[in-house]
Amino acid sequence: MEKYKQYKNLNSTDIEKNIQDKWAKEDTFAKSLQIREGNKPFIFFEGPPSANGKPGIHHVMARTIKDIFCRYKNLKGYYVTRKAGWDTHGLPVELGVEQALGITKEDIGSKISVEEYNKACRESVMQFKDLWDKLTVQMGYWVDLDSPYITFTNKYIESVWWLLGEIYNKGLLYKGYTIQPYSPAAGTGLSSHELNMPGCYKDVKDTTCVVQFKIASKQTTNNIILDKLNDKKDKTYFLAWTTTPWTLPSNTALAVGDKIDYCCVESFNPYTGKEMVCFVAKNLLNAHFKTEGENQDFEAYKKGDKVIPWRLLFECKGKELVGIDYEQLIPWVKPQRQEGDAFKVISGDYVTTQDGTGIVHIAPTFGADDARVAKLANIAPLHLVDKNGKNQPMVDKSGKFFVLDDLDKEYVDKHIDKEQYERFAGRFVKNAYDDTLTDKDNTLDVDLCVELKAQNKVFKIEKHTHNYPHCWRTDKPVLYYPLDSWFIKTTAVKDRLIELNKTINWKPQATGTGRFGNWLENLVDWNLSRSRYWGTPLPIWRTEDGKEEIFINSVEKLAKEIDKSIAAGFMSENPYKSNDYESFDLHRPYIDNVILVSESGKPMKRESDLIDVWFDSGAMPFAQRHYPFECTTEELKQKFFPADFIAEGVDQTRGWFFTLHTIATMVMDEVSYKNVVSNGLVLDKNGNKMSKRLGNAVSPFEMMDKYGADATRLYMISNSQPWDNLKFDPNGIDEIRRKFFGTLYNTYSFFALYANIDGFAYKEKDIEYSKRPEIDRWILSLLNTLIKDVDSDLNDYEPTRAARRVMDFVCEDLSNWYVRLCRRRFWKGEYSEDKISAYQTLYRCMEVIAQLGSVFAPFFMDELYCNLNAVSGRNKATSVHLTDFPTSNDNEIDKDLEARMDLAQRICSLVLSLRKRHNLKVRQPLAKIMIPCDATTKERIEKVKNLILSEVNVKDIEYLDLHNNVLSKTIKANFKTLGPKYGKIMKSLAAKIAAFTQDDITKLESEGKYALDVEGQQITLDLTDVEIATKDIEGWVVASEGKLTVALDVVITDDLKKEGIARELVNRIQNIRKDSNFEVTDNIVVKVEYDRDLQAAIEMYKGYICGETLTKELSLENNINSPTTKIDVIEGKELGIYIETIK
RNA sequence: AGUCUCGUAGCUCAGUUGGUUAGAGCACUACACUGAUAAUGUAGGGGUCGGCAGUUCAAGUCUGCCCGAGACUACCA
Repeated sequence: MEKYKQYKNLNSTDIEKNIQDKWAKEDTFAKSLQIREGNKPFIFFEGPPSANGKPGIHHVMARTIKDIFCRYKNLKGYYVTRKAGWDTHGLPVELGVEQALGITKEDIGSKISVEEYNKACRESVMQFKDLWDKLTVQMGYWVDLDSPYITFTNKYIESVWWLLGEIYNKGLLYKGYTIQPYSPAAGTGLSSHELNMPGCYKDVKDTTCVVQFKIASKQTTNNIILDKLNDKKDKTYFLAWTTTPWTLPSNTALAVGDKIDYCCVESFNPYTGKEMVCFVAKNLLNAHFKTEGENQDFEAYKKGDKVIPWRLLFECKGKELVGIDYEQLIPWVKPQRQEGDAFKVISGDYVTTQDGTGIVHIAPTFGADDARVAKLANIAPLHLVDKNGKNQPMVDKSGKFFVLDDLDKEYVDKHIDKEQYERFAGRFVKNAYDDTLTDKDNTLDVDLCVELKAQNKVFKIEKHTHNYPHCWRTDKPVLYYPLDSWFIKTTAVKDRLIELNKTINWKPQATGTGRFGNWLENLVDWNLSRSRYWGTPLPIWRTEDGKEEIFINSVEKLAKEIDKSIAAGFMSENPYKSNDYESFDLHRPYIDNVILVSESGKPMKRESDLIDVWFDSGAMPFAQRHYPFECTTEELKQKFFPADFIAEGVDQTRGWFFTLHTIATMVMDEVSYKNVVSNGLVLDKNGNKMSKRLGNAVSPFEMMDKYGADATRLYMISNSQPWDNLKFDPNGIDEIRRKFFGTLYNTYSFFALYANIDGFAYKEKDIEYSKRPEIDRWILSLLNTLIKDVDSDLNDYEPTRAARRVMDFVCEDLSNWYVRLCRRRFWKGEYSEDKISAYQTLYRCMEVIAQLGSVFAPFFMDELYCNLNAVSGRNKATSVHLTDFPTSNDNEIDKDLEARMDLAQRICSLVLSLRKRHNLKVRQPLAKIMIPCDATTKERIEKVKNLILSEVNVKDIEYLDLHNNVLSKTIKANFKTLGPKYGKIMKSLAAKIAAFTQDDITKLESEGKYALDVEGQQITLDLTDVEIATKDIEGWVVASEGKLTVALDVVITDDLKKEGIARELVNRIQNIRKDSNFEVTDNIVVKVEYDRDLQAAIEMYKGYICGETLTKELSLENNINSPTTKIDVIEGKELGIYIETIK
């Protein structure tokens, strides 16, 4: 017979290496797919990592989650394809290359050609692919690495173009002018990613001011508020606060909150002392007007007085102020009326009264929110017209007010007050942009404020510290600046996005409704444009005047259009005509060489933008199959879309999760994924973010080399819910290794040792369930419950709960109770039915554990399974990963049995604590224990009596009737039943019950009810209203827990003492056998130094002693010549002993 | 700054519809046990359940505010 594999010690990394080799040799992953081919697919999308960064420990986390559910569904019979993918475009790649080559973006096109630059990017994207592959193999992540999708391939790009084309065709792609972060010092726009680089947001101290916007004498609409002001109208102002006074010349509106309360206050300007009336939010009134000035004497006020008198004229809602016209604050430039109205109060949904005045100055050219609310209210931005006839904000791209020479002459004459404007033209809006200026020089902000002060237009000037973003490259402040960009009109499908999101099962739910849901509620259009080089080019060609354009959604169409262009004489050759996708390149600069011809025969050039890399990754459900070019819609929907399951870090909520959802909604009107698990971050053990800079980043390879992949995986899953942040502590992995894998390994080793001796190979028919002993049926009952629970947890995407269940079962139930209590059954006696039952039961438990655990710890569990199966040959599958998920057998679940065993465990625990307290070794047998209980409990205990007796080494159990008068009892109110009935008097009622005498308790018990009076209320208690427990038995040593009480007979009779000595002797002989490295089956001869007590014990228990220790000859001698060692079986005596094996 | 998540023993985490001694593991201390031994058992110390209010007969659990950590989103003037 083949033997169960036995180990010298547990070496996880060796086991894992062997299993890796086995999987590679037998192609187990592919096989696991083959056996499910044709079955219902379980569709999974792999979020593509960038291979130009090294994998970190958090990738092990995310991939473990993915692996668990894919393996689970595979075991459940689904066909689970898992195509790997690589994200290869975008900023991280470009930045990496720039760093490696020592260049900046400005050098592209001069120091290095776009062609060379992109070549360098292409080469660098797979820089760490080997490391990623190594991680994948070592951690046991099953994903198809042989045919991954790669975002830079022409086929992938073609699919992306096609998808974008669908959006374009629906009219949801447009070119717009929006406010974006822009670094004048670097001359480039910045992505949100760049803005979020560490250290970009810095506290800066800026000059801020509260400005007075005067109500216009001529109003375009009627307004009740104006009537209320009547003769004070010409000295009434709106107060608005700004941290960027340089944007004030570009002001074209003021925003108020509709529902915010505003005050109209009469007072004086603190600088000029002139009388004024102004509007300010009620909440902020006292920030601007001191309480002690309220209703002070106006006549007595002199300019410069510390306390400025003021009085409240009336209050109103923001909504009532909307529509009022005001005078332009700094009338240098007149807005172009055709772009909309200007200088009106509008409503702004984002206005708050946290600081400032509750009235917000709006400069649509320099604020994203400003631009949005202005557009909604049809308010014109303040534009200049440059020499090329293009609209420009007042600030040019180098960060200074436009100089007149750069502007259109006609426009200047018509719209600009040259005399006023010229004094400031050419001034940089931040000193940092001008190399000739320092912090000490006056800023434009300060000069503007000073001028406004002189004009009675400023109410307050102060320095204010706030958080402001800086360009990570130049370290200079960023400007929010209007730029041309292409947008996807996601706002047009907002409602549908929200609706479809409600059908997605988010784990945790809060991420879906909260973070993601809120994000959708506040959706803005998706800015697709990136002024970059390495990425998917935007496939739109336009004539110079922008009046004609074409969208290219396939290579075929591109080639056709180029042919037309050749005919028109704009191009000479067609590089995209081949069917060989390897023969051309859709990237820049090649694609930029393509000039197409418009309907009217004009040349069209490509819009120079690239598209956001997030569109690339969100397009993967389609692009990974080169849909629709190599995959039909029918095939896609049958096999590849939408995903049943995806999982990534929670940081992807607004990244990949969003782009997947949006693209699928816009193109397919369907969700992209049905279930999504978003896991939290992996922090270091102190809860700090891991970073290379701090040196606290953990290498996944180091962890797996040291502790093994299984332990690492199981640690990460079991330690905390995946969506909570994980404080990663290597000691935790070690704990899992010792506690769980060590215990399971011990259990297996124990089994293997005896099964090999007995030749158990699971060849016998299963012993009938009903014929198995109580303890076997107990562990089988738990096992079946475990299967059921783990199945339902995994089905609910609750990996942590499932993993903890498996671990608890192995450590507590299987090892610490079943095996410990059953040890004797395995090594004692003949190969009987009871023994076979024990082997079969333990075997089955381990087999099922291997299957359930295989999703978490794929290596160890496969080893375990194969070791078992190699001998039994019970299963055809050559790997646990090729088996079917176990099914639970409800007939084997016995809740009453589980309750009985629980009772047994508690009784044992109590007896052991009594032994401890009275210093009675477990090896010393005792006569009996006594348990007060009712008839049902007695019946239950009877069934597990033998287990208890042998576990605690006691001869008998006696039961004590509950009405016995040697018992003393305690009573406690049952709050759960009484609470709802007697709410208010609960406290005194509980106190009265607690004060019951033994007689009271007896009365209640015998009559079944008890009447009493609490605070004048008549109450009748019945037995369910109280909890009665036995606490003491007179004359016995007693321990109790909850309702259970156990008494122990501590009298050691002569016979018991002899037996105790016999057991001590057996124990010593066993120890010596082991220390001498005898085989378990060796027979021995034993000689012990004579002692009277020992002789008495041996006389009585010779058979027992010899039987236990395989002793063939046992003798007592006066003198042992060369004793093996000395033993102390009789207290206070050291006796020599000699043992040898019989050959 | 906003939104969301989290805060329970030295550490990592459980804690059911609110119900009365708040649990487990690790770590620590002591004592046992030892044909599973890189284990195991028993006992012990260790908690104002982040803070303050509120609802309730009853709050770790529900509500509000505050504090701390983290993520995301942000020049909210």
